[in-house]
Amino acid sequence: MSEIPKAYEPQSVEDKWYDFWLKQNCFTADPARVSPKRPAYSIVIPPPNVTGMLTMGHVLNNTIQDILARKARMDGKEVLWLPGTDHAGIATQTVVEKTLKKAGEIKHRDDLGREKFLERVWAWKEKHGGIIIQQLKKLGASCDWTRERFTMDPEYSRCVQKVFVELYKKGLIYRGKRMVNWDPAAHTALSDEEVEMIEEKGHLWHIKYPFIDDQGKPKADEFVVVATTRPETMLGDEAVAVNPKDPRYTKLVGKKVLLPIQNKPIPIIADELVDPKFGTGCVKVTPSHDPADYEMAVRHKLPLTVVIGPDGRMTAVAGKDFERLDRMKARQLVIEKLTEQGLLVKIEDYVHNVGYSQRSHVPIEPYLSEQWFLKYPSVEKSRACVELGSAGASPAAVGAPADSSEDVANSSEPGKSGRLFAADEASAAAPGAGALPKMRFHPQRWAKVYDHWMGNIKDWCISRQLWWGHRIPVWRKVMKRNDPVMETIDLTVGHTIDKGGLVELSFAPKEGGVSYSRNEYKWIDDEHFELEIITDSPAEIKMLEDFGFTQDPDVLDTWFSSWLWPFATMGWTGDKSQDSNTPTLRAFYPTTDLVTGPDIIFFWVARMIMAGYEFMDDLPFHNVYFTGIIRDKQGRKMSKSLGNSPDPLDLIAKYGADALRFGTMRSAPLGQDILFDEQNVELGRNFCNKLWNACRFRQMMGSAPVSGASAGVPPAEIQGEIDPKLLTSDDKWILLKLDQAIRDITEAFAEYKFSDATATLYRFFWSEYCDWYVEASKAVLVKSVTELNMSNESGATPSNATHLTNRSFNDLTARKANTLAVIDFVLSHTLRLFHPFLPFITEELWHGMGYADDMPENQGGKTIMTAPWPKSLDDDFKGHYGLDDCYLDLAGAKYDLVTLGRNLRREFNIQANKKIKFVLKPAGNIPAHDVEVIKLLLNAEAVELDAGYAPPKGTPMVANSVGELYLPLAGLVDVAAEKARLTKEVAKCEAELEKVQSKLNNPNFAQKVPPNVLQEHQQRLAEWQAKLARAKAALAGLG
RNA sequence: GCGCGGUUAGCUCAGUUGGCAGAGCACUACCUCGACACGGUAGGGGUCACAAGUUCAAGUCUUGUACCGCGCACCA
Repeated sequence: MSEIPKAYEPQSVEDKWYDFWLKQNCFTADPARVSPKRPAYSIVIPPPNVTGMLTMGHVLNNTIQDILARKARMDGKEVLWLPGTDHAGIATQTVVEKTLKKAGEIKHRDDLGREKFLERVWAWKEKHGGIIIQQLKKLGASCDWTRERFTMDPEYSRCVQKVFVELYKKGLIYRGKRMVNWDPAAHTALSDEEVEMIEEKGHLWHIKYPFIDDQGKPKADEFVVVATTRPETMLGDEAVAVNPKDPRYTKLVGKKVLLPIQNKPIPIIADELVDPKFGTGCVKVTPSHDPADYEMAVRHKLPLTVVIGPDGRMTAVAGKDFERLDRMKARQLVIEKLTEQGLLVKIEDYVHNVGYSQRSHVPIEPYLSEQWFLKYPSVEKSRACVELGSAGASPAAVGAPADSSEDVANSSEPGKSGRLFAADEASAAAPGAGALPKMRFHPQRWAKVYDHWMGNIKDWCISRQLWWGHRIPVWRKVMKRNDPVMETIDLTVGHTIDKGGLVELSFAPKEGGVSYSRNEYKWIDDEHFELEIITDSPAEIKMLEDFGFTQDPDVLDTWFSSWLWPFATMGWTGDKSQDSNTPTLRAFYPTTDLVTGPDIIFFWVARMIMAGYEFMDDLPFHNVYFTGIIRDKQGRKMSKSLGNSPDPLDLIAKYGADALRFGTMRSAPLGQDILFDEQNVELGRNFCNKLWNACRFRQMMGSAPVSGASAGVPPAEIQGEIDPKLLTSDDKWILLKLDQAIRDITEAFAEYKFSDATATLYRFFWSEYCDWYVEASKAVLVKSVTELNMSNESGATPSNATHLTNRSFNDLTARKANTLAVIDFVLSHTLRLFHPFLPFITEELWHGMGYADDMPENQGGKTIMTAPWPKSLDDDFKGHYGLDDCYLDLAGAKYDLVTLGRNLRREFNIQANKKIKFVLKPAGNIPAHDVEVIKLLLNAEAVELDAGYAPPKGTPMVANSVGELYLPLAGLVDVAAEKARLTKEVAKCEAELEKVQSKLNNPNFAQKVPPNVLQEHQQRLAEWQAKLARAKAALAGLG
C-alpha cells in the first residue's frame, strides 16, 4: 500500500483477491483435516436454477452464507460450503422451448422430438449454465468450487433413481389415476404446492336444470337451480347433488333432470358433501373437472365425462359447437346459449379464489390422469425434530455455528460444533428433547408454519409430463401369456391372481444374483398383460431395453431431486447397510446451517428434512435461517415483468461487491422483508471508503513502532508493544469500546442477527473510532515537538504531567509510537471483524497495512480468511493495560464537553473554520493531553487552563463533570443572547427535573422499584440539579 | 374461516428481562481544517395506529379494534 488512492477503488482489488483465494485453495474443504480441535462447519447452497441469472434474492442469500462460512473459518473450523445448480425442470424447459419458438425453429417441442429437444436443452445448459456461478464469484462467495454439483450429474441422477426404487419397494411410491392439478400451458401435472390461490372477482351463475316429463322432454315450470362459477364445466355434468338431510330436496332424490345444451338426462343424487346453506343447496356434479365432484362421482359410480382436454380446450365430447374451443371462450358460449334458452336465472358478483400455476400463471385445471405419488417418509421424526418456539428456549443456535460470546471471551478452546466429534451436543442442548436431535428455525415463527404443513401433509404428485428432468425409472412392456421373453429372463411369478389385479414378481435373470426388484403387471385382456418393472440397476435396465421394454415417458418433479441435495452432493451411495458413507459425508453431514427463503419451506426445506431422516437416518441441518423477501422501494416483489429488479452485477460494477454486501446486510433484519433501495448500496460504498481512508491515515502517520508487530497477535503476546504507562484516556476508551464491539458482534452472530452486527460495526468504526478516537489521536500524532512544549507550559499542571515533564524528542516519539500501536491493535481487530461482511477490502488492507506479515502462515499470515476471530479482551489484558471501565466515563465526559463547546460555537455563530480561544476552569486535575485533545476537537486557537478564572459578565459557558468551559468573546459579548440561551437551558433543566422528581416523589416508587433503578433516578436528579444550578448561577452573573 | 407478521422521525427500519424514544437516508446551517465532500460539525423533526387494562412505571406485558402484508384451508 505504498501509493494509496484517495478513494477506494474496488474494481482493481476484487478480482485480484478472488483469484488469489482460488489459487491458494482457500475455499476447499478437506474432511481429513476435521478433528476434535478443528470441527467441521458445513452449509449447502440452495442450488440456483442452472440457467438463471443472479437476482437480489441470491445476493442476500449467498451473502449470508458467505458471512457464515467466513466467520466459521476464522473460528478455526474446517468449512465446506458446497455449491451447485438445479436443473429446474419446468423453468428451463419453458425457456428453451420459448427461445426455439421465437427463433422460428419450432412451433411445438414435438416438432423436434424428445431426444433432439433434450439435446438443445443440454446445449442451452452448457452455454448459460456457468453464468450464475461466475456471478456468485463476483459477489465473493467462498464456495468450494471443486465440489460443484448439478442435480443432473450422472452420480446425482443415480441417487435420484435409487431413492425412487427404494421408496417404491417400501410401498411409499405408487401409481394411480387421480384428480391432479393440471397446468394446461405447460401440459403437466403439478403438486399442490405449485398452485397459487389468487383471489378473483368472478360471477356465480344460477342455471335452471329442468325436470323431464314422461316423454323425456323438459318440463317448462319444474326445475332445480344450480349455481356455478364455471359454467363451461356443465357440459360434463353427470348429476345434480343435494344434501340428504335437506328437507327441500329429499323427495327429488332419484329423479332426473335434463342437462341443458347437452340435452342429457342426469340423476339427482344425495351426498353429505353438499352444504345446504350455500347457494340454492343444489350442486351440479362434474366428475372429471372438480375434485369434490370426482369424490362424489366415485361414491355414486357416475361416468367420468371429460369435456376439457389437457391443453385447456374443449373435447369432442363437449359437443360440436365447443370442440377445440378454449375453456374461457367456451364459458362465454355456454352463457350465451343458456341465456337464449332462458335457463340463466341470475348472475351474481362473486369473489373467490382461483388456483393458478405458479410457473405458467394460468388457471390450473383439475384433471383426471395417471400419475405417480409419494407418501412422504419419516414424517413423524421430521415433524418432531423442529423446535417449536416454546417458552424458555434459548435463542442460541443449535450445533454452534457461532460460539456464544461467553465462549469466545473466556475460552481458548476452538469453537465446539455439532456433528462428527460432538454429535451429541445438539441433543444435549435441548432439554427434555428425548433421543431426537433438535433443529432450530430462525426466526422461529416459521417452525409453526412448518409444523402445520407437516400435520396436514398429503401425498406428493411426483410425476411431470415434461422432458427435461430425471426420467422415472420404470419400464413397461405389453406381453402375452407365455411370452417367450418370460422364459428368457426367467421371470418367476410369485402367485397368480385375477385379471386386472396386481402381483409381485421376483425378477431373476438366468445367471442369477442381480438385485431384487418389485414389479407389477396388469392384465389387459385374457391373453395380454402389461409388465411394469421398477429398477435402478444398470444391468437390469440394459436387459429390459434389449427385450423391448420402454421407459415411462414422465420425468420427476424437480424437487424430487433437490430434496436429496444435502447428501447426494456429498457422494451418497445409498448403501446404508455397508456404512459406505464417503469421508465427506462422515465429516460434513449433517450440515450446520441452511440459508433459504421462506417461500420454499414446503417445496424444499420440509422435504429435505424427511429425506435426511429417511436415507441418512439423521437430520440434514441443525439450523435453518430464513431470509426475508427482497422487494422494491414501493414494497412490490422484484420481478422481471415489473422491471424493478436491479442487476446485482451492475451494482457491483458501480459500487463494488463489498458495498453491495454491506448495504444489503445492513438493511436485512432477521425475518423481515427487505425494501431494496440503491441508497443502501451507496451507504456500503461510503463505508468502505471510510474504512479505506482511516487506514490511509494510519499509513500516512509513519511506520509502525516495531514493524507493526503489535497488530494481529493475540492479546497475550502484544505486551511488549503497547506501553501501558503511555496510554491516554482516549486510548483506553477506544480499547474498551473495541472490546464491547467484539462482544456485541459475536453475540449478534450467535443469534444470526447480521443487520445488528453490521450496525454495531458501523457505529463502532465510524462514530467511535473515526469521529472521536482518530481525531483525538491527532493530538499526539500531528503535533510538532515545539507545539507540544508550548501547550504544556501554558496548560498542564505539573503534578498531572509526570510523564510529560521530561519532554524530549524521544518522549514524543515514544508517545507517537504508542498511539500507532493502539491504532494498529484496533485496526487489525476491526479488519477481522469486518472480513465476513467485506471480504475484499479487508484482505487488501490486511496485506497493505502489513498485518498479514506479523501472523503465522495459517493464522492470517497468508490471508485474513484464516486470521483468528477477535476475542474480547480478558481481565488479564485489561488489568495489564489499566483498562478500567471508568475510562469510558472519563473520556466520555471529555467528549461530552467538546460537544457542548461546539454547540456553543454554533449558538454564537462562530464559523467552523474560525479559530477561537476557550478557557477551561477544571473541576479537578486534568492531564495536559486531555486539554490538548479538547483544544483540537474544538478547533480552538487555544484552551487556556485557569482554575481561578473570573469571566467577564456575559461570557458564554458550558459545563459538566470535567469543568467549566468558557467562550470569551472579547468585547463582543452579547449579554442578551447569552441570557436567552441560559434561560432556555434553565427551562430545560427544570422540565427534566420535574419529570424525575415526580417519579421520586411517588411513595410507591421508592418502595417497589429495584435499588439500581432507584439509584439511577437519584443520580439523574443530582445531575439535572447540578446543571440547573450552573445555569442559574451563570444567569445571575449576567445581572 | 384459521394462523403468522407489521403499524415508532418526511422515508427505511432498530428498540434485549417493562426503567431518560434511537440509527441511516432525506432536510437546515456552517466548514474543503495535513484520512475521507463517498467528508466534518451542529441542528430541527415523535400523542410509538387506536381503545381499555395490569404496574410505582408501558413503544415494550394483557385484551379488544382498525388498517397493511403474507401463509393455509375453502361451499358449487
